[in-house]
Amino acid sequence: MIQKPEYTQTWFCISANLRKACRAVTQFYSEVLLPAGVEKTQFTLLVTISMIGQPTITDLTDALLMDQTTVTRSIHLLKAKGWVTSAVGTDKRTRLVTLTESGDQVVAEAFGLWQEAQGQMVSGLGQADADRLLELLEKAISVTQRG
Amino acid sequence: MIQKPEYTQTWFCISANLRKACRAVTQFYSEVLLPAGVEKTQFTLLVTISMIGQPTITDLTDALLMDQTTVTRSIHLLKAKGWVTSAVGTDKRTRLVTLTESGDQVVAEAFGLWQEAQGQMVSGLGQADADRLLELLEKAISVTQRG
DNA sequence: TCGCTTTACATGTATATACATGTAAAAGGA
DNA sequence: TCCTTTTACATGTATATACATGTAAAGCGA
Repeated sequence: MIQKPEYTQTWFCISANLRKACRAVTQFYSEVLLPAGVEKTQFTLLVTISMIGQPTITDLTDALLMDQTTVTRSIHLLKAKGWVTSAVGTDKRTRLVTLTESGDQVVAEAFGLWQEAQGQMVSGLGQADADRLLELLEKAISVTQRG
Repeated sequence: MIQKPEYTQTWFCISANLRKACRAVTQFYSEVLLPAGVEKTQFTLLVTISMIGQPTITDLTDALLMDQTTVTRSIHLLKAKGWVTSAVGTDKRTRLVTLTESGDQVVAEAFGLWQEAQGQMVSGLGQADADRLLELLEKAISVTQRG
């Protein structure tokens, strides 16, 4: 029962389809990561922290294109779980975030599981399409950034 | 300062990149939809309701690949805003969701704005890449569904 | 028809996310 | 140095999202 035929255009909404895929794919990865006791988004944060070494909140905001308040709150969670600590930097406005030993272990364990999920996803898509998808996501982001 | 070189693999995480793009693109559309006073995700729901006509919660769950509880809560919000009503169906377990007149108007108004956002996005990507992106998102979803 | 199973929602709880705004520290100019 | 502006975070509030679980109605077999 289509009431307004032109509304069918919205089936091709880039945003809605991205969100839909996001929900499905996030759950897929989350299930695989479950045994490590870490959420998908938390894992991304932890790995990013591990790679940067001692990022500030702003560093993470830039790396993940997340709102600063979102990063702050996520870090609080990670602190509550004992996976990271934060200290005031030389610039006393900043907070330097560091993985704890426990956080290090969680990342190491989750990394193996992540590789599984990623492997399944990439082989399901095919390497070429996986690459192409990442490219297009990047391109979509750049469209939003240049206003 | 890379601590564990193998962790750089996670830069290619399909899930993380999807989420990142999702955040950026959702904000892009949301800004355009702002004048209509409707959130991006709410717009998607409203349009879907408009097109199906009188969906149940389950119909919406299937159409949007959302968790049932997420749909239930979103519908509550739409009801609070006076954009939809729900009634018990013939099968008394179901709830039939219908747009109110006010909801109809909001959709109509937001649809125009959505077309703008979508137009900018598609022209930014190029029609071919936009199509390809939707295809790949669909493919990614299908990979998650066949477990 | 009775009782068990399944289905369709609703609720409690927790994380993810962002906007508006507040606070403190750094930066810069007079 | 003092004052204004900018920067880096934190907090209040609201929506988005899902898992575990609860409840009521429908389906179904004996």
